[in-house]
Amino acid sequence: MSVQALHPRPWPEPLEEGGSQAVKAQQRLRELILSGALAAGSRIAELALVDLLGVSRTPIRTALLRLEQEGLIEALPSVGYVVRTFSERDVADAIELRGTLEGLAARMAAERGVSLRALAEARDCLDEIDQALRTPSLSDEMFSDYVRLNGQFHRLLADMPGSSVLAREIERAGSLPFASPSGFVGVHSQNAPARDMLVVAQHQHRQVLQAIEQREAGRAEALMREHSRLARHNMQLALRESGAHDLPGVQLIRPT
Amino acid sequence: MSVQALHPRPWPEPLEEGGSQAVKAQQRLRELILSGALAAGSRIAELALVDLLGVSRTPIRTALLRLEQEGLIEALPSVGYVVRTFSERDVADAIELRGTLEGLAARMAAERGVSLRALAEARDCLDEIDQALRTPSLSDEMFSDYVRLNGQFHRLLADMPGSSVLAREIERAGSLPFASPSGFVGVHSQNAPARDMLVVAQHQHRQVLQAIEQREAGRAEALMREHSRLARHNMQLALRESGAHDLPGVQLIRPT
DNA sequence: TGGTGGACCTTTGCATACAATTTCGGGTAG
DNA sequence: CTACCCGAAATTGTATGCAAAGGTCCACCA
Repeated sequence: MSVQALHPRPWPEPLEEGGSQAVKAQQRLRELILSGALAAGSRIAELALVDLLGVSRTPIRTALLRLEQEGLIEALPSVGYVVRTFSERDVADAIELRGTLEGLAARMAAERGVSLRALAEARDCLDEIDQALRTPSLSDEMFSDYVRLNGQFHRLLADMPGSSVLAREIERAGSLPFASPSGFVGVHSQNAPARDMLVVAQHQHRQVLQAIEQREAGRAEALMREHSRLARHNMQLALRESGAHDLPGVQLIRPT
Repeated sequence: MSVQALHPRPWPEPLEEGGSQAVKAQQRLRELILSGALAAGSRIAELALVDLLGVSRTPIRTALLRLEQEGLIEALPSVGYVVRTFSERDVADAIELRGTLEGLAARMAAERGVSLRALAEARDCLDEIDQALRTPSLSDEMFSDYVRLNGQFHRLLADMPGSSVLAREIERAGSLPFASPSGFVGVHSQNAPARDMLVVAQHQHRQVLQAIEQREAGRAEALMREHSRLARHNMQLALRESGAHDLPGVQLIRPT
């Protein structure tokens, strides 16, 4: 049940001018960290953010607490926060963690069965991905469409078992930018192999959905785990390329 | 038996006097929720907590944000918080989630190898559990010792892969009281089967550690998953018993 | 010259006043 | 009698003042 459903009053300003100050501060701070404006490992002082964001310390404290939960910053008691840094293995572990959780979700979905409606929705999503991939040119729109639809498919999958506990944790596991389902997609978008990678990923999507439909729980789990290895492979490729420095969040990965 | 004494507390030093006001508020609030003083599903007003806890709204807000992250309460934007409720399947899912993550940790530990020091520490911990189980009487101390040592072993296991990302998530997965490694241990402590359950669990502990030592990754993972089924079984037994109503947190589980 | 002590100053933790929003009750019109 | 609407009270969101803790830097002493 959504919150909107509880409060039938239509929103005066639906999407214009984002939510509370705390949420805006959180989003803006995330951007600052991911863009590298706040260097990895550097301390974050609340007063500096007051000047930087133009809001008072209270919503900033809220935003910092939420970003700590997200894993982007680390709290040092009675000292403050520092921008967290990640080793390459941390990133690999985060991806494997997400893959494991998504594997669990796929297995549970297969074991418990999924409504025809949910299956149809997932199939439609995959059809849209196919359509995007049929685009002859390797345009930026294709990649951004893929990222959006891929994220949607993974979300649909996470919801299939009908477990709010699991869905919540999967959401959390993918909150770190480089651990998200499409973390390193389109990094080397100018060459054909990038598209081929997406073709392979889409094949895995199809197989997972088929496995869930046919109640092949073990297969569904194994496929989702393997699916995450693609993200890991992309990550390793991206970190060895020179053109990846503009990817959000890469500067949080400390050189090994 | 004092059930309160059995429940492991997530923060490091429960009896230490000095924490910040925010931490103290968080502790006290958690106790209030787990003891049922704050009914499941009821709204939580900050001002009421000011009167109840004797601290101002600022540390209370911090505590509420942290408890939301912990999963004990749910935030409704610009409305407040409500005490979360869980279905019996939610609890089962939470346990399976923890088992899956611990399985991942065990597999990674086996794959990557573990230092002799860490292995020795884990073995010592298991020896202590054996010693506790050798106690002839089914005393409260035995159970509380078991809970403490069991928690320690699970923590040691979670740290074995040397992955802060994974350790963090496992910690989080066990933060809900009924999802913790010893969530429903000692519920029916007056009968011998309760001790037998611990004997079985301890056997699984030994096997997992052996599998990790011998680098049998798949076996280690499967064993830890199976190990969590014991917790699930205990949970189902506990919920069907009449004497479990004083277990912290059970009233958060809504009858199905 | 190097080490140590202390004062200053920055920064977080806490409390509280104020603003904005939601909820709930009563009153009125259909 | 019901449904809707409006206003007051309650509650959350935000800003800011004050206190305490930690770090830094300089001066002073050995």
